[in-house]
Amino acid sequence: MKTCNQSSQASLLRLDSQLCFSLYAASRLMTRAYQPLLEPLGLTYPQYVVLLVLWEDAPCSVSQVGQRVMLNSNTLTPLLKRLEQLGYVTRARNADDERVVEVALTTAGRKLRGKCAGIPQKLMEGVPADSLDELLQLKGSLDRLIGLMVASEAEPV
Amino acid sequence: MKTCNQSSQASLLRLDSQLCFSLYAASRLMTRAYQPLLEPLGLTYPQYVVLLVLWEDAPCSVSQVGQRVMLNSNTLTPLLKRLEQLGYVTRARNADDERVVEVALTTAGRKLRGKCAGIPQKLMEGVPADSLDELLQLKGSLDRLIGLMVASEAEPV
DNA sequence: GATAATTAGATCGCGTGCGATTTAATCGCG
DNA sequence: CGCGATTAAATCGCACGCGATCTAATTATC
Repeated sequence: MKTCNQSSQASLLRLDSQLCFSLYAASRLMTRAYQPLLEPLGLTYPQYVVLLVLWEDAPCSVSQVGQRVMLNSNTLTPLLKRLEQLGYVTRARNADDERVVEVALTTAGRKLRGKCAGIPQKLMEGVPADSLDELLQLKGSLDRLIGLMVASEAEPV
Repeated sequence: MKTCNQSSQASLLRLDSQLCFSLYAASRLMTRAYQPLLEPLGLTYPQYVVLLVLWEDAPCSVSQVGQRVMLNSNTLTPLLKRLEQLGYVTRARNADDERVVEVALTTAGRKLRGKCAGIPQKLMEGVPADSLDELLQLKGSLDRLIGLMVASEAEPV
């Protein structure tokens, strides 16, 4: 029988060899990078992501937001309540189907979009010009990986 | 009523155009993918990452672990206490410098390494063979991006 | 050797993520 | 029409992340 020898298994357990750790670390560093830009607006990164969705398409049910950002109501309900408290969104039951909560933007919420317009560029300021191509390719690879993971979640192992 | 201004169509604020969201989503999906493999061992992904470090190099101070996984004591102290409660590690003040807490593996903690040896391969089971190259390249790009972000954190903007 | 500055962890508070369960509204089927 | 199944959010509990602060130990300076 073919057995993986211990050293090859061991090497795969090295932190530095793990794609997953790179993903985990990069995601946290990214959130930190957003912070100085979002803090003046009173926003966290997940809140900002939800607003990105709403700026594209509001009003919008909680589950529609959830599909877009891949979060469930157990995360979204408190997050949306905070956005409501901040005065950026409203939450109201749909009259036709009382199970559904429609999330809409307030005037302040729509105005916020303008204040955020410069954020993507500001984040890219520190990136050398010759890295931009690589970042685009990186996003492509990430999206394909996301596709794989979403698919394997849907199917039972 | 569509009220799209001229810039909104191609805006960098579109969710689908954002590398950062891909990063955020991929990281969460990855954590979920680990779950069925780690849950039987009573571990979360961050705990597993800390163990990866300790399997390479233990005993080890809290701050050494922190440097490796890029986490501070406010996250690590409770996490390590949970690993201690699970019986996988011990925590003890260093006799030479009482400020330092040395984290060491227990016998159970060392044994756990064997049980985790197959995890990297199992995660890759769902990945088509022709995607493996891309994933390696993805890790390279992520690590370069991490390098950029760590550097821009160190320096003032 | 006393004391100020530094350092390592611990603690606190808040906002996610998410598995699990609950509640309420709607749907489906006889 | 009635009633069980389904669905949408909300709620609960726990484990991160992390900014901010605190405590205790060590080092540096005089």
